[in-house]
Amino acid sequence: MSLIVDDRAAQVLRCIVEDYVATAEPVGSRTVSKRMEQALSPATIRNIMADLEEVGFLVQPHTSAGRVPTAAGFRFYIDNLLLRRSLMLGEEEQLKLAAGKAGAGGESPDDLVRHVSRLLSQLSGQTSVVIVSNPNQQRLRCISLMRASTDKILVVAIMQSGHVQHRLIDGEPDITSDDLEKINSYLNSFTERLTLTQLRMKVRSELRREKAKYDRVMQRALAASARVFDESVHGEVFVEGRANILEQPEFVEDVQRLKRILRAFEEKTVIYRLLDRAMAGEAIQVSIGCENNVEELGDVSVVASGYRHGDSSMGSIGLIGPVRMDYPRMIPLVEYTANLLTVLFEQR
Amino acid sequence: MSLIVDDRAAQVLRCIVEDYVATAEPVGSRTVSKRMEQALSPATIRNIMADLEEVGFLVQPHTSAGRVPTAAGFRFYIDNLLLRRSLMLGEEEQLKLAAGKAGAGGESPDDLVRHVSRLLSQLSGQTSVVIVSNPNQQRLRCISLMRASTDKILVVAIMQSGHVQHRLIDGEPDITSDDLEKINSYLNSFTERLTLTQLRMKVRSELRREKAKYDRVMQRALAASARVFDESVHGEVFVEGRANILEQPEFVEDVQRLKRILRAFEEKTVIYRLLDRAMAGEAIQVSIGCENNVEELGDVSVVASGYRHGDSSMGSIGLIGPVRMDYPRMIPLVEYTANLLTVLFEQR
DNA sequence: ATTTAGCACTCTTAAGGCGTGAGTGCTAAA
DNA sequence: TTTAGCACTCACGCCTTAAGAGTGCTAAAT
Repeated sequence: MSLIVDDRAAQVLRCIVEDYVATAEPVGSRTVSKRMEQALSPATIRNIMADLEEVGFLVQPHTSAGRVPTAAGFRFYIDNLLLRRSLMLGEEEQLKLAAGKAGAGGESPDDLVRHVSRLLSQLSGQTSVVIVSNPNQQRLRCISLMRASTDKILVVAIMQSGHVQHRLIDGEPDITSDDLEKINSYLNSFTERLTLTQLRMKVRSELRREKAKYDRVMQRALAASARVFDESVHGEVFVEGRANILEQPEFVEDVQRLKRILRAFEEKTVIYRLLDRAMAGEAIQVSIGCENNVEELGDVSVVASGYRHGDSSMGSIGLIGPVRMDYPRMIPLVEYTANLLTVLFEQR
Repeated sequence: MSLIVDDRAAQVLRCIVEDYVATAEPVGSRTVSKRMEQALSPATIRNIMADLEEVGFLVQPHTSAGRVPTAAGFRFYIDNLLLRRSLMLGEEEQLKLAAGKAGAGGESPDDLVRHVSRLLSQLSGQTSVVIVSNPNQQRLRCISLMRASTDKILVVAIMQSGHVQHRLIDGEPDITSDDLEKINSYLNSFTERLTLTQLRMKVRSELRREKAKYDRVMQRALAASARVFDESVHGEVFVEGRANILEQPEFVEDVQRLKRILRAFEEKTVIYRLLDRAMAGEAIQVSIGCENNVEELGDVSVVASGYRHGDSSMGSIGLIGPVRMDYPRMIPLVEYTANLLTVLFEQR
């Protein structure tokens, strides 16, 4: 009765996990025996199951029910037993096709991401979620101030990734178009490849250091541009395929849980916390149940992966579903999709 | 047994509607009699109820259950019996406060709308929905082309309402900044107060009429700018407070219906169809059940009202909820909110 | 020492039967 | 015209029962 699970027990666990994923019902010894082609009798399976229960990989909802894998059981399955299934015939094509359509047109990056995300939710049958990293941390391509009306200036920042960020600022009616022109060329002389945050700091320090160098109007304009993209800007969050959670019996049965999840979907910060771990890392992230450390979503699993533009990470895309998820299918799907996004941004 | 409902019957109907709205349960004659302070005995009420059933304002789910108002019953109630309840203490303040916070900052119009919509969903306990009219139909303030990178041009259009619309277009690497400058001042010489659609047509006809007048580069640039804001641009749709539909017992009980509604929320075109009628008209629109002519949402009610910027309509905001909705509260709430949006846009 | 057949036992689930109560419609009296 | 009275209907909750799935344990088989 060692804590290390031997190979035979592992096969039984796999079998239980896979059956449970397919049926959402507790799995009995008889079923496992059949699925293993009668290599072992139900009685033997029962012994092994008892062992697996002892190490915490299985539980019984009640006496005389079959077993259900625990979060720990799923974790072991994913880490040690999972055989990846490659993408289904057509899935890859569908994604590529949609990508082609999206990548070609003048679609904005956000629309592109939403598009791909929706497709992912359709292919997976789960809810798809994307976060786009805070634009303040993306690298700039160029920046420009322009007159919007007599008392308003529009600041436009174009990122390396093709994202366009803009903001209308009030006042400053006495700054002329010529001033703006000057400011533009001044800003762009050192803007390239900085992040917005860096740019803001840079402008601030320039202003402080060489006060004399700039006339008053120019100073005010620069100061205004510096506070334009402040902390109030957040990365975008997209959720697609919410209705899919109603396909999962475990969610439908428990309205309270359903409410909690739907509410979580509406809180951008929650989704952001859920996915930003995946944004940093290279590999795909799988978190089972409360592993994600987000109380509101303690009973869902998340499969997510970051996507990049060049060397800087742009965001992450993933799936939210029940713990009982078809990981062998979902993991490659998310992986492929995140990769696709990276490739698509490469082309921009 | 006339088809015209006399005053007493109307009072009974009101009573039934209001009780049903509060409890979501069929209402019996005994209850109505009590609520009317025993003015009439249950037996009399039963007779009246039978009449109301005959004209189609009530139904019985089964013999020996109380009565439930039909869509027609609700319609009659709204058209003839509804006493508006004014906003609750604090609701108005909350909305104004949030509005002040939102209106002041450099928040984008879309964020403002989303903000107000979310608040509406919280105050109403229903799902709130907003559509923003297609920007192509909004009037321009000014337009500007700028170099984004060696092979990309950014076109930015600022609308009278403060909406900023932008698009990155490919190619045209040999158009210089000077060319762009020229194009900008040319475009802006007649841009003001045109819609994007009108501008596009104008540019096209100019190009055709006076070919000689423009050099080749300029022509190409103008042609590019003309196809920038094409038909692919759609108005935005925001849905807030989806989780609120789970507060309604009638939706929780029927998962199929729930799925249908949730799916509908994800289809922008569906929401658009649902609300665009309200966008045109002046008054608030109430559509009960299938009155909205959107199959996917045949069993919900919608209370919606347009909001404007100056004389042109900008979109509409509303609530989606069960037919059994608290109209006397929801109608003023939506009305006030739509008005608030109009006022906020006025200030921009 | 492991595996397995057999068996008693547990517990869920579905089905049937029954009483209760809410609510009705009808009739006859006020 | 209204209302009291009454018989009737039907959903709902509760109980009992039977079936079935699945277990754990023991003893025999390998």
